[in-house]
Amino acid sequence: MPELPEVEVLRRSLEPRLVGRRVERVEGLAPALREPLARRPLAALAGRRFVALGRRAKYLLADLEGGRTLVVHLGMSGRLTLVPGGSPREVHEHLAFHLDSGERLRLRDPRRFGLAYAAPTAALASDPHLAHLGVEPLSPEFDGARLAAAAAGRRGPVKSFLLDGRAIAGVGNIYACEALFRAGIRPDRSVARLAPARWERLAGALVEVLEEAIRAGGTTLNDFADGAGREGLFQVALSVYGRTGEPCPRCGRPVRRRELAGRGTYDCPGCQR
DNA sequence: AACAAGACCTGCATGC
DNA sequence: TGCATGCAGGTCTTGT
Repeated sequence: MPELPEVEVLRRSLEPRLVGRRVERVEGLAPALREPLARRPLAALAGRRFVALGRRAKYLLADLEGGRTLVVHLGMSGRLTLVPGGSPREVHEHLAFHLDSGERLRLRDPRRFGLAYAAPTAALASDPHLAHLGVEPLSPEFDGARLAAAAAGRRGPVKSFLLDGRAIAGVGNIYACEALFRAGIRPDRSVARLAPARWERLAGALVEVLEEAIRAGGTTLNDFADGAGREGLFQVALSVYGRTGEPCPRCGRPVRRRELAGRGTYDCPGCQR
């Protein structure tokens, strides 16, 4: 479900409502997400206030007093929402933080590919999930030269490269397809055969599509919602993702779906070279 | 080292 | 209507 824009939309929606609130009680309601909750010291967050809400790639990073950070990943189907305290428990509600405002921050994740754990804030740089992530595409140092450098020595299709978080952080299947369409690059083109100018175009297309998606509140295909439960609108603006057979918005030829490295891959055979 | 493929889960759309 | 099949936004591990 959620890629970088969705997690950023979630972060922005939760930040003003969460920062300053104190956790009164942590309730683990399921045996496991991707990793067992019981192994993770989430209960140690009780009594602490949220002091900041950040993001790295698709990870939401909630800093609390006392140098602890709550790390949340939504996997494919996760939804993190702030609801009134008396709201009935949902099916697949795996984790709940009861706050001093009387509200409850709850994590629901039917497929349980998500992740939630607490870690020392000072140790995040060496956290196994975060340490090897690549450049943030919305950071000032991101550009085509940076992309080309990260691809040096690699072979493989450019789309697989975009999906590899160790090279670029936060890009998933939807935005990889959309950025390649905007840049006019075939998803299966080898990274070894992309000229510098095309890397620049790709970097520009990535920034453009990620920023537009954030402004639209993210893409909601099935599950995504922000911290208040609001769904995104960017799905109507997708050019190729999920649009098999529909006309390419640029040239009118039908959008094609293929499988690349096991992932559904959409492109326009006319516009992308 | 880098890549492909399988595994982890549930829910939903589709087709018979 | 019911059942089987295939597909899904993401990592992580294993094998080549």
